[in-house]
This record gives sequence, C-alpha cells and structure tokens, in this order.
Amino acid sequence: MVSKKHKQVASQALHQAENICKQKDIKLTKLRQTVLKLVWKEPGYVKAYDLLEKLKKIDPSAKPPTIYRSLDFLIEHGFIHKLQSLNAFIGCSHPQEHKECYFLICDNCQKIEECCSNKILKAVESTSNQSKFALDQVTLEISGRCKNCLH
Amino acid sequence: MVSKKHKQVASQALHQAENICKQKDIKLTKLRQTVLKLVWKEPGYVKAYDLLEKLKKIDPSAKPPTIYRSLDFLIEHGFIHKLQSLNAFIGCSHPQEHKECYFLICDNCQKIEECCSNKILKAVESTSNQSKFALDQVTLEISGRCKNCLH
DNA sequence: AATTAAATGTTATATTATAACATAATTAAT
DNA sequence: ATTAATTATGTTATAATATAACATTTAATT
Repeated sequence: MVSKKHKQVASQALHQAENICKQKDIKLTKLRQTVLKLVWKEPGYVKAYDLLEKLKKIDPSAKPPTIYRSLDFLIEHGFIHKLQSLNAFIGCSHPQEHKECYFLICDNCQKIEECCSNKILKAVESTSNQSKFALDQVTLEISGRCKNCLH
Repeated sequence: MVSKKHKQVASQALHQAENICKQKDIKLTKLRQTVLKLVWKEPGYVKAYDLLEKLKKIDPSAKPPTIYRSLDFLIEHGFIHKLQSLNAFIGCSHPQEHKECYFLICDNCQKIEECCSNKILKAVESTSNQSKFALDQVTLEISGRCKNCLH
C-alpha cells in the first residue's frame, strides 16, 4: 500500500530529477527514468532483482546489467541511495548534501526513514579531520525500532 | 605485509576474546578461534571467501557455512565488524560500546581506520530520539582518502 | 545413561553483482 | 552531411556473496 504522501513525494522527486538533469546536461534516458519510477513505486526500499522483475513486465528483455547500470547512474547523481546493510535501494527526495543523509531502519516493520542532520555531519567531519582523512562519502545506517513498533 | 603494531593488536584482541568468552560463558570453539585468528592475520579487511580459502588450508572440508557461521558468532559478540559497504570483515580491537565505532575507508589504499566517537554517537542518538526511534545498531562507514593518499 | 541443546558437517541453491563483448544511439569533429 | 568518437544499451556468461535445509557430532543438562 502506497500512501498519498508517498505518491506526492515520488512525483516531486521525479520532476526534480528531470529538471536537475536538464540543468546539468545529464542524460535521464527513458530507461533510467523508468527505473527511477519503479524505485519510487514502492513505499519503502526495493531490491535490485525485484526491480528487474518489474522492469521485465515493461521490457521482457531486461537483464541484471540493465538494472544495475541504471541504479549506478541514479546513485551517482543522487536520485537514489543504496542501503548497504540491506543491499537495497531507495529513492532520495531531496537532492541536497548527501553526506548529511542517514537512515533509520526498523527491524520490525522494515520501514525506512531518511533523515538529514548537519549536526551529525559536523561531528563526523570534525572527527575525521582529526585523522586527517578527506571525507568523500558517508554511509550511516541505524537499525532499531521505529516509534510504531516500540512495544 | 603486517606491521609489528598490528601483530600486537591482533594478539591482544585474541586474548581479550578468550577472556571475555570465559567470563561470559560464551563458547569460543576451536573453529571460531581459528577464524578469528585468520581475520586478524591480515592487516586490513578480509572477504569471506578469502577466509574460506585460508581455512581450507587448515581444514580442506571447510565450506561457506563454516565461515559464515563463525563470522556471525564473532560479529554477534563484538569480536569483529562487518563492513557493509565492502562486504568484508575486520577485527575489532576494543570490545567496548560498538555503537560508537565507525570506519574511515581509504578508496585509494584500501586501509581501514577504526575510530570511536562518543560525540558522533550522541549526535546520532539525539537526532534519532527526535524520530522516537529506538536505536539498536549503528553502521557508520566513511569513504575518502587517508592522510597518506592525499596527493 | 538418556535427553536435550548447541555446534558443525554437507549438499544444494538463492541472492547479489559484474566482466566482456556486441550493437545501437548520440554527440563531436572533419 | 559524413566520419569518428563517445555513451548507452543489449546480451551472454559467470563471479561473488550468502543462506536454507537436513544430517551428524559434540557438549550440557536431567
């Protein structure tokens, strides 16, 4: 079941992706757009091979590289995230500073909440500076129980 | 090449693991201990199937579940970490609060620096509290360039 | 000693991801 | 406009990562 809110967020994210690609002269091809739509079709995260099954209904000749290449593109340009601890993918609703993004992953209901915190990023930056480490990407995934699953 | 320092840390970690298991009445079986030693044998991270190859030299009948079960045990009790963004494993040198652990992963030389920061944990806790999320595990992996690889 | 539980052995297979090369479409250079 | 170069996609095959399911052995409990 997909909430009304999710549909709105998805629709906005898709438009944003189109606009950003136009602006930056990045090619959001038909295929990539389709994959992005399929990612957003689900309320939560999606697995690559589930996406492949869905894509096959549109184009039966789709194969793993078809999906993985599109996913790579979408990640590279910040339209989706990969959840490393789940080997799964999820749409990103705000093409902002991705180093600030982190995920609350509920072990119970599998819902993902994407959050942004400059405070965390600052803490991460300041501690990695101490190691003289030039930070590129930040992967922060927090598992536990969401507020609906606490009892 | 394994540094003298790494050998010392490894040796200490292995002793600590033994002691902790005795204390807590957890069974660090011969196999699990062997796998832990193999993890520490390398200066950086190890992949499961590389471990399997090494284990096979000791016990040719070893198979994937042999390794994965031991790895699961070692992770569960905090003796090693799984690096989710690399599908790899690395020994943990301080059986402390694992929520504080994070990793600096150099894209260039593949070296991993394990760090602990209560400051980051506090920031993570405070922001996840805002979502009323009961935090269980924290996965924080930072990729970039280490100080030796900056130019 | 008998029973139960935990660990390991073993076979098979599921899941995730990429290499390598062929073709098509787009863009840039002449 | 034609050729060349680049980028994207198609296709086959396989690599890499991980687990399910059931059998056997070992250890702990009664």
